Amino acid sequence: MARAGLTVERIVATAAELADEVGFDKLTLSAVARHFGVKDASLYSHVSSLGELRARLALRAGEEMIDGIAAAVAGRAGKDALAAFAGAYREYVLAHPGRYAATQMRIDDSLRPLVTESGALRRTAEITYGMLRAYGLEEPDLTDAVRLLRSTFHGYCALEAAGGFNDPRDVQASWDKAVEALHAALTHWPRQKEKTDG
Amino acid sequence: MARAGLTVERIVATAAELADEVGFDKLTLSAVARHFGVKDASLYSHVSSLGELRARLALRAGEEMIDGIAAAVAGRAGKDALAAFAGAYREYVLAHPGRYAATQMRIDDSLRPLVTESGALRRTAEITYGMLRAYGLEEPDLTDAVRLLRSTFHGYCALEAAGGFNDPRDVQASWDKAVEALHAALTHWPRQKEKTDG
DNA sequence: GGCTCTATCCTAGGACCCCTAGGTTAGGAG
DNA sequence: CTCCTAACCTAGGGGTCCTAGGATAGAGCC
Repeated sequence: MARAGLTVERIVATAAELADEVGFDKLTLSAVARHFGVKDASLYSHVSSLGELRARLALRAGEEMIDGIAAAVAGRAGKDALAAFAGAYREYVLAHPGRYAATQMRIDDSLRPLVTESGALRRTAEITYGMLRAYGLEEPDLTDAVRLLRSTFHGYCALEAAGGFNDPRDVQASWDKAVEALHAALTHWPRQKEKTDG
Repeated sequence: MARAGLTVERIVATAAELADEVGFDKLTLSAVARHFGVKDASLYSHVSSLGELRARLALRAGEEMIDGIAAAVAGRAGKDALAAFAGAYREYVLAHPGRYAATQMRIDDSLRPLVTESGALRRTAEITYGMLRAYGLEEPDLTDAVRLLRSTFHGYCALEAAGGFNDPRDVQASWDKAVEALHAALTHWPRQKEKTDG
């Protein structure tokens, strides 16, 4: 019988599509195997476990996502860059909810080589810190600001994807407002002021 | 043989403990049954499915959480209230990660009666909107602000719980700074300004 | 073309999970 | 003491992840 032509890349690719369709948490090796018309066990020649497949998917998605963000941010600075970053971020989440969910998974230490090989984490950090340069923050405020942005972006998209926003108020408009509010927070960043007591 | 004395309440309670130990997504009916020294099938007299158990856990956790937040916010206003809200929120997440994860699940429409019966959602909305009163926002900015706060709180705690913050910078300090930054965003809330173009 | 050899894909099966159908029995109501 | 309703059981089907070991397609070499 003809071979299915399995490859790590092809397996990850269809896993990505499946994750976007049914949700990352419901991504199953059996479903991937079915998609190729192959038995579950056959996948284990290419991927050592479901965990590894998920990790590979996570890294791949991370690369895709930061590519999009990098393209959007390129040549912009300040509020422009922030808005572009935010727009590209949410766009990716809405287009690829399953892959985005993958990017949030904790990757086992045994797969550390894979994550350093993929430069997604480093690139994401570079671009994020670079985008904040215009606001003139210094450490540790810079790290605090990065954490604030990541948190808000991730939280908003996660809640939206989970159907957490019931109010009829337009979700896109709220997002735009949130980005503006973050810009305001960054420009009025709370510096240490002299305490009035003691 | 002696009866185990199963009850919906007792089942949900041990499910909550298990979820905090092993993670909400790894919460299993079999594990709950084992904990009671009972067969899986025996639980189905009290709970119709794993999904229902998870939903009940979610609602219970939501009530616990908003109770803590309400107590912390009581009698405070403005920045004080915001800080108290944020503190109680993160405290609950750190103390009960599994239960908190439960509160983020999408509950099936068939269980709608359960969620309206539990007033957790309504109370949460009331307390959140009430806390923002001091900032003098009006709709739709009020809803936008609520969404911003929820997003940031949830995102930060989710990332922290997932081990997403690798930088040595103290996580508590970043959180405090984020809350201050949100306060700044709320006080400098972006109002609609007249456009300069057109 | 025929041969060899390896990666590819298979069958078989164990462990765990969710859930259903239907039987037994503990323990309260009368 | 009997009855009856739950509470809990056994038996079993279907799904998933994963391992061990066997068969073979198809590339490379003579």
